[in-house]
Amino acid sequence: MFFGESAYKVDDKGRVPLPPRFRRELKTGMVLTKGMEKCITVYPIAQWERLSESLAAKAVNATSLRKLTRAIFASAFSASFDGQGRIVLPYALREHAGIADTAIVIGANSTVELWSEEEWKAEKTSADEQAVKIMEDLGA
Amino acid sequence: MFFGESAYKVDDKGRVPLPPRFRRELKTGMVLTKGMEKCITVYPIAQWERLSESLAAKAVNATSLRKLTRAIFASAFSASFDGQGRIVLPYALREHAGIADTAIVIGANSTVELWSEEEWKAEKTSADEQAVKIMEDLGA
DNA sequence: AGGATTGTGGGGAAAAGTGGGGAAGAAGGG
DNA sequence: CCCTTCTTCCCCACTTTTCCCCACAATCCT
Repeated sequence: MFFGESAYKVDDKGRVPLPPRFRRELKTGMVLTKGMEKCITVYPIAQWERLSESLAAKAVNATSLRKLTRAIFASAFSASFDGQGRIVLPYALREHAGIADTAIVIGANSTVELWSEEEWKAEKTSADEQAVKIMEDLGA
Repeated sequence: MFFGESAYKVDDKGRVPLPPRFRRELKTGMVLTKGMEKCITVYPIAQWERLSESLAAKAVNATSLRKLTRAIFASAFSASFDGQGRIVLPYALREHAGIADTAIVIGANSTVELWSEEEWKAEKTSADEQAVKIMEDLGA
């Protein structure tokens, strides 16, 4: 389970450290994809396999299966840690997330997400608002 | 069950003691999150798991689930005691609660909350005023 | 009064964040 | 086909932060 938020520098080579508490769960391998929102989503390898299987099972016919496969898998990159606990962000993904020299790394339960500072600030405030609303519903 | 109110110093390293009577219940682990108001909420680990599950169940669709998951998990930090019964407050949370060099620790039934002196003073007076009214509403 | 517990502070070892060099390999042009 | 160039990957080095331990004064309990 991933949680917490931390900021890291992206160096000239496109390398970013992930928080040490995330590393054990990702040590066996991870997959980077374009996130649904303007971010990079990191799946632990096991999680990724489960996701791709469930997607394949859902596809109703060969055409949609291929389309889905392209959309999801074409933008997927596998990554692993260097000796310092960093991974390299492929350029295509960095561009999608708008990440320049600083990346916000957040834990989102079963996945990890990487955001640019600006995008994350915006997403956070809107997410917080929604959370408060739902919390109040729970009380009612 | 937590109750009572006490003030502690936050030292240069961001460490705060929790009242000894709270420690047994939190020894197995705790999670710190941004509180609904301007405070830090401390959940015993079991409590937090239950909360995060029930929140996730409230999501109406995949997009809102992701957003909600972010709000909940990104602002959560696990904490544990050092040898002196202190925990470290992550910078992001201290800032949210406006806690500088003094923290008010209060027991709030199933959770513990950390407040800055100013915010707590304001919250307390407004809580006191409303408590009578809320109690009466409950009775009716 | 005395011992144990608690609040507060700090030092030092270990880990983590950051940056860079150089070898190995891929791509591309002569 | 070979040489050059660029990229990728692995290793090394430095600085900062974190974590764990120790210390001391004040308080509480017996």
